[in-house]
Formats: sequence, C-alpha cells, structure tokens
Amino acid sequence: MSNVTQEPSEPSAQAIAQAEALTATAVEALPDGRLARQLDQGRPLRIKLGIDPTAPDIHLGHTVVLNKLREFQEAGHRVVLIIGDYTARVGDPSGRSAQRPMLDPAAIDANADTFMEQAFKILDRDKTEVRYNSEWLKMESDQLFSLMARPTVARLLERDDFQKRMAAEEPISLLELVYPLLQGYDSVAVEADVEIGGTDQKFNLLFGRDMQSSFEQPLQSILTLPILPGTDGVKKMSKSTGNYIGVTDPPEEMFGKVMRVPDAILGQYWQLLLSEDPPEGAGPNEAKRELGRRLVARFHGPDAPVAAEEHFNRLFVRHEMPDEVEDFSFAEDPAHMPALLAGAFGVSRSEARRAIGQGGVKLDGEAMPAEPLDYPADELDGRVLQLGKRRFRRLVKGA
RNA sequence: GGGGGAGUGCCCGAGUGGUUAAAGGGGACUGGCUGUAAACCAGUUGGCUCUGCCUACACAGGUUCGAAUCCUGUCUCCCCCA
Repeated sequence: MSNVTQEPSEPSAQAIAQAEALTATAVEALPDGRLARQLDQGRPLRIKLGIDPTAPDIHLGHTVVLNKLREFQEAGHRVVLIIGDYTARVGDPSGRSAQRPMLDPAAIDANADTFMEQAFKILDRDKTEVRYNSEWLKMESDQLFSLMARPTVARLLERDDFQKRMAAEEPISLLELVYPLLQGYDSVAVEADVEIGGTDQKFNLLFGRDMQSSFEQPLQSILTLPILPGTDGVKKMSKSTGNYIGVTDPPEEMFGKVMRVPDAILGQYWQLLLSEDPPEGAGPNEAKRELGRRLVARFHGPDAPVAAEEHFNRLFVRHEMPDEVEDFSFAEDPAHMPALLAGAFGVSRSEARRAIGQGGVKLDGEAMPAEPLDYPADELDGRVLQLGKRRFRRLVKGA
C-alpha cells in the first residue's frame, strides 16, 4: 500500500523527535516509525477517535485519550471525533466477557450531546471535526454485505476477547463479530491518518487498517494508550462498574474520590492524568491531595480546590459535619426513624433498622440507640441526621 | 432438524422432598484501627406494621401433609451432530 502515499522513506530528524514526543506515553505506536513519516508530509494529520455514547458522562478514563488528542491539536493537527451513535447500538465487544444490550436511539442521542460538551472541556473546538457514524453506517444492506465480504471469520476470531469467550462457552453474537468492520469503516469514511484508543482497542484499531486497505486508502497508524484503572484500583474505569470519577462530578466529590483511590495506583494516576511523577518525597496522602487539587482545578477552575479540600478535611479528617447539609422535610409526628431514614437516604426500612442497630445512624453526631424508634417531631426539627460516615440530611418538620 | 446440558439471592456458586430466607466466596454496607487508602478485626447484607408476618430459587400450572428440589407446559441460554 505504500505506493499510494507520498511519504519520504527516511523521516527527518525533526519529525522523529516530534513523533517521539507524541508517543512517549503510548503503549504502542504501530507500525513502527510510521508516525514520523506521516508527520514529515508537512500537512495537518487527521487524528481519529471514536467514542460510543453508551453512558452520558465522560470520566477520567476518557480524558487520558482526550489529552493525547489535545497534544496533537497543539502540534497543529486536526481531531476527528466520531460519535458512535450507530455503533453504540451494536455494542463493542472489546474487553467484554458478555453480550451487552442494545441501546435505544433516544438515549444514545442524549448521551452524545452531553458527551461532546464535556469533551470540549479538553479538546480545542476549532481544531475538532465532529462526525456521527450513522451518517455513513446507515447503509443499504447490499452495501453492508459488500463490506462483510472482505474480512474472514478466522481473522475476526483471532482476537483475544472472542477466544476467551469461546473457551468459556459464552455466546458471541454475529453483531459483535461485525463490530470491528463498522469501526474500521469509520476510518475509511473520515480518511483517518492516525487512530487513537486504549490498549483494549488494539484489535479494532488495527482492523481499521484492513478496511482502509480494501478501499485502497492510505493506512492509518495507530496509537494505543494505557487504560486508567478505576477507583477500585483493579478494573478499568467505567461508569457501569461504578469505579469512575466523572469530569462533571462536583468538586468535593471529585476530591473525595481521588483521596479514596488505593495508594498502589497513585503513580499511574499521576502519569496518566498529569503526565508527571508524584512530587519527590511526598507521602501518599500529600501526593493524593495534590492530584486531587490539580484535577479539581482543571475541571472546576483555580478557586475550586480550596473549598473541596476543606470539605474533605472537615468530613473525613475531623469527622465534622459539612457546612452545607441538604434539608429533608418530614410530616409524621411522632416520626418513625426507619421510615425517616428510608425517605431521606433511599434505603429500605430494614436496612435503616440494621444501621441503627449497628450504631451507624447519628443525630447531631451522637449515635442513636436501638430504642426507641419513634420520636416527637419537635425533638427532631432542625437537627442533622447522619447515615454512615458521609450521608447527611437536616431534618425539617414540614406540613 | 436431531441429541445432550443449564437457568438459585447484587455477582459467582452449593443445595435434588422436610430445623432452607437458602452453605461458601466475591462485592457492598456498618463499626473499630488508620493517613484518606490498603491490610486486619467484628457485624450486616429480600421486604415489612419485626419475639411475628409476607415474598423468594427463570415463568405458569400440578403432585405432596410438605418442593429450589418430583411432574407438565412455556421462555431463555450453552454444547455436540446435521
């Protein structure tokens, strides 16, 4: 395929240096040396990222890739952000151990909107081209068949995920099998020069080259970036496993979540999110605090970290109440504690009873006794009800 | 189309007629310790008007004094052969 490109065979020293800078944090940049030759073409490259809007929010895991795109933009290149409104309906099998349900189009569209808005917290709008892949994937079936005629089943089944699932005798839908084709066709449609993704995307990214090749296009090079572990320190960060830090999380929550991350992955967080090592000589506590401050500042502005950190100190270090507590108004008199807790925190009454029995419920900081369960409304009015360590509501006697 | 296997609580997974709201593990929650975390210890983990009652082992019926366990049908999934 090299005959269709106008790349010089030996990249300039300058291009090599530039490529090295851009791939420093990447796990792999394939094919070897290709990026430098592309950079030498002296035109802005088209850097592709596809995101399936299966959830409405962007979390820090996404930002690793977005930050890389930003670097490309700063180097004068153009980002092609593909909203996978069509592929979201299919479901990417990458890293999956089970089939996932198809999403309904309305939800996908809503997700896509918030997603993009959040992506522009990082990307430069002026150097970004946003495309929806339904634009070209909503095709006639004979056109689809001609796509499907190209790759072989054996080729598709090579991938890890499928191997594992077959070995475990788990189902793989035909649709999932076709997914890489669709993603690959995205690359053809936007004439991508470079595609970026997490290491779990390697197969799909490489497959894009196959697709481009069958359409006799220049082949994209690919860049895989490390996967950011979630706040549990084990699994990939994702909304569905609940181990994520969202870019729209309020400052206190963002700071708190950072502080709760296991020490073991602190170094990775620093590297992947800030592209540097934790400060020399700082203990894990301080390193996490600094990480938290910087992230809060990045997403909420330079003034936000102070209040967020103070909130954290108050709640978790000094075990005091937050300065602002949401009201919960109740009408019953006398008030039945389990019912009150259920209403205020969305737990079941049984759970509430257990929590009380375990000393997990406090009123103005004092643990409540198991008995009695009923209190006169006047006695509770204005006091702060607490469940566990971090859930608070100010009780307000209402009509 | 034929044959075989399986569906249990948030997840995995024991249990094949009766002290089974259902072993064990994971996760989660609460308390302790702590640095916020990890590790560790203790407790909890279907619901409720809670010394008891109700609902639950894919779904719907049936057998039985009694069923997650037996029977029938339905749905779903997996494997093998074609």
